[in-house]
Amino acid sequence: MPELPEVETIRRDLAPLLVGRTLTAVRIHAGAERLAITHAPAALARELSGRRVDDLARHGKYLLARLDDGRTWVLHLRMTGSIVHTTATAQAGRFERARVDLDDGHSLRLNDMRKFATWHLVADPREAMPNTGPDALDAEFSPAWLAARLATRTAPVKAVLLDQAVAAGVGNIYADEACWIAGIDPRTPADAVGPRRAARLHAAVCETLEEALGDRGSSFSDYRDGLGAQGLHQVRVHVFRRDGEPCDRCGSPIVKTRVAGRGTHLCPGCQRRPRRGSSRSSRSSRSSAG
DNA sequence: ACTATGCCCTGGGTGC
DNA sequence: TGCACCCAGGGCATAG
Repeated sequence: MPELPEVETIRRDLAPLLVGRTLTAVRIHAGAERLAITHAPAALARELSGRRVDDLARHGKYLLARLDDGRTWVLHLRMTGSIVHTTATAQAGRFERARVDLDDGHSLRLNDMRKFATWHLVADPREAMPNTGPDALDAEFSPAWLAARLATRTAPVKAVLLDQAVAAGVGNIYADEACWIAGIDPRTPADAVGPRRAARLHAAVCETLEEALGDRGSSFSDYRDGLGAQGLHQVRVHVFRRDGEPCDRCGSPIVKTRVAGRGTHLCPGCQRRPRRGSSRSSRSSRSSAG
C-alpha cells in the first residue's frame, strides 16, 4: 500500500528521470479502462501524448505531474499500484495496466494487480483531490491543527488519522504505527484524546513517516519504488502485521482487531485508552522508551 | 454536520 | 487436488 513515504520515494526516484521528458506514446491497456477518470481512456492517452513534464510533485498519496500546457496529470496508486521506470523494450509484467513511453528510449509502466489506481488530467490539481487537507509532512499539519480536528470528532482516533482531510498521506500502516509510538489506543474516541496527547500523536505521525521515508518505504506486498525495488521499512515496524509477536516496548503480544473498517494492530499492554472527558487527568507518566 | 457500511478488484491463504 | 470462501484496503457513494 503506497502511503506518503512510499509515494514520496517514487517521486524522488522518478523526478530526475521524468522532468524535462516528453511523453511520446501513452497506452492504457484493455481491461484497465477505469484508470482514466477525467477522460475516456483513448482521449486521456491522446491528451497526454506529446506533453512535456515540467515538474513532479506530491500531495498526500497523489503524484502531481505538471505538464507544459499548464495542466496537471494526477496519479494515485491506491493499494497495489506501482510506477516503474524502465526501458521501452522491457517486457510487460503480468499486471501492467498502462505504459508511457518517453522521448529518451525509456518507459514508465503502471503495474496494478487490483486495478484501483486512478489518473486525472486537470487544470487545477485540487479538482482531482477533493476532501484532501494539508500534507502530513507540511508545517500546516501542526499539533494545534491535529488537536482541533480531533476535538470535534467522536469516531476512533485512528479513523481521524486516516481522514485525508486531516493528514493527507497517512494510511493504515502509519496510522497504526503512530498510535503505538504515541502510546494511544487507536480505538480511543478522538474527542477524548486532548491537546497533550494530540501533540504526542502529531510527533508520532511525523516520526513514523520520516523514518519510513528514510527506509524508502515499506513493502508488505506490492509496493515498489520508481526503479522496481522493494522498500526496507517493513522489518522495522512496531505493530503493523506483527500480531502475536511481543511488543518492542513492554513485551505484551500485539493483537489485531478491526477499527474504522480496517485491520488494526496494537499493543494492549502499553497503548492507553482514556475515557472520554478524562483527557486532563494526569495518571502515571509512561516510560519514555522509543 | 457526523459516522458506518458497501463497493470496486484480484490474488493469496485457508478449510473442507 | 479442487473449490468455495474470506481477507487485504483508499477513496468514494450512500444510508442512517
